[in-house]
Amino acid sequence: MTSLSAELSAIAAAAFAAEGLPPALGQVIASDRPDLAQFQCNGALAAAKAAKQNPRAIAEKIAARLKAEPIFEKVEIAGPGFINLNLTDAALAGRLGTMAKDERLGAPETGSGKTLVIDFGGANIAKTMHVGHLRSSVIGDSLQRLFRANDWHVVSDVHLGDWGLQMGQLISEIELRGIAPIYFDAHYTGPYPQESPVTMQDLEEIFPAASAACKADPARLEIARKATAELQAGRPGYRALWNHFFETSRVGLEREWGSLGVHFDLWKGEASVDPLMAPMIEDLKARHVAEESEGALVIRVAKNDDKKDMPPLILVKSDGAVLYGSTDLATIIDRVREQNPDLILYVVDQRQHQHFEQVFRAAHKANLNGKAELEHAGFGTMNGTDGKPFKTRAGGVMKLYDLIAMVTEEAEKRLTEAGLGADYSPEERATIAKQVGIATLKFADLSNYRLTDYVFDLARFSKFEGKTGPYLQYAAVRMQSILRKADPADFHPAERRVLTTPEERGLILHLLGLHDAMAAAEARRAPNVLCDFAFTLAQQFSRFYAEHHILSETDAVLRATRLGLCGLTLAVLTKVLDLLGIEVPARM
RNA sequence: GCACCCGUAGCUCAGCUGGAUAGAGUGUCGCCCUCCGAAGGCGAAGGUCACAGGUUCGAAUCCUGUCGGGUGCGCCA
Repeated sequence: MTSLSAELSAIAAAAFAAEGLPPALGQVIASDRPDLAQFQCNGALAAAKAAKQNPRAIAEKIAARLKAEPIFEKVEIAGPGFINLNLTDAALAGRLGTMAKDERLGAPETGSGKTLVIDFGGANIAKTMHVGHLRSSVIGDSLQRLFRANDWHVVSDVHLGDWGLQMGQLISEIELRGIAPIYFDAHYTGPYPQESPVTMQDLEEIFPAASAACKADPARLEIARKATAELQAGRPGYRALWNHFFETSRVGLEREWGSLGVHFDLWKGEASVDPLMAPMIEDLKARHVAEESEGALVIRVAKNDDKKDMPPLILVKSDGAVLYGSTDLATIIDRVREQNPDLILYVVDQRQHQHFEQVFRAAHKANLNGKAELEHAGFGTMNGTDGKPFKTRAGGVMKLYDLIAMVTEEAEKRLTEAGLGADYSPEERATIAKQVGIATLKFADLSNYRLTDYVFDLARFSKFEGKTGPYLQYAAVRMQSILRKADPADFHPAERRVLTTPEERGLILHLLGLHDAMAAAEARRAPNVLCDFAFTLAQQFSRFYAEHHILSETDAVLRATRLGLCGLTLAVLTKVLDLLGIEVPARM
């Protein structure tokens, strides 16, 4: 199914071609001035520039051809040479009917036959998820939903941080505290206990302590480094301990992401490519891609035309341990082997941009990436109201769990204030509060452009009015309510009327833009495009809703047609909210 | 020091492959519930798009410089 803008562009392209001009100039877009027109084509201006002619003269010729097309109700030239276009209401109704019949609602098929591996989540073993993990989780999840909707075959991977120095810090701390001596007895050969010697609560306390100790004391750091190298070299007791860390953490992480409605296809991590590491290093050495430098094994990735310093990727440290650049590289091999993707997308903090630049260059140099394009879709930092990375009043980082609890509580409070939900069961109230709270959180995050830093403001997450997640849910809930109350006979009318009021037209035009919004969001890897689309859609609907009473309309054909519009709007809004990871409650 | 990102309404943010009168939410001030859910709708006020040059018929958008903020720069992730 082609989108409306594509259909109009094709018509305009033919007109340009007929005048001997490049068809690409015929691009038609939604108008910047909705008060003047529905669509516009700026091609005459560009053509005039190239041909050094008067833009209005070219526009006149194009407009004359477009006027012959029955789809247009109005073709006008304005300003220096804009071609303004309006469609007939009947044409709009026809396109809307086609869209309503399409199961995919006219969504793009940009990914047909293509595979995407998307890497997001950003969590580490043994650490609690805090507000800093919100962005990667929420943006990454939205992108995986969007690409899937656009017909990509998508494989998401949480890619846990589970193989670096932090593991050595943890292991050595446990040894120093004497918590589970059996894992450190070099003479013991196993088997090791099934039960983990530490709980998630233990890990949450032990890791920060170990990390701080290493920061303060170089000797302590050395012990952690040694433990890391030994773990990677395969010391059985350390591996056994590592397994406990992994399993213990995984339970907590799954619960946390589960409450956000975020799911991963793969729960791999840095450690999972350990078996690939030695062969990869041998291969890179043999092919002279990697070389010795200052006691380490590195891949040089600097190019002559680099404006900035591009340090080499360190594959193996002088102490024998590998770094996350090495595991990232091995992970590319694993993904190419397992999925053979067309694109690997890394949704990771923008501050790691240079790291990915190094990894990508190394992968290309070593020819490890198959047919896959490698792309870092970075995101900005979440700052506190003081402009610095967010901290709680106590100075710590707010846990994700606490944030979710807070917004849920706010939503529950709102439910009571509004005098709604008094007759709802406690279970339903809890479900609604959770859905509304999560919607607030996700929408507030996703509506900012991915790359810009933004201020984490608790007050903002307690707002349920204006451009927020709950506003969108509320609009959907009202649509559901109307559809529930409607006469079943109205769902299958014998005929439909062409809708002609400004509110109806505005809503219809916006609905027909779904395809373009999804395509643009994919192209820019930017969920905020979907947020804008959903918000404007809800606004258009609310205007329509305030102006036209649907159920009390006495003209049966008009009533049924409007009901159909309401139903399609609900379908589109629900779909876009789903792409954002936001659920619509039955009532709220 | 070098490199990258950013400076848009009181506040929080969109818009950035150049295009007509720079948008939204919030806050402030009005109006609208005998009718489908007011977590709503309508309206008003509010901007030298950091600053200075340049390219162009046309610049918030592209280029250069200045100022201000953030980030990154071989053995952490």
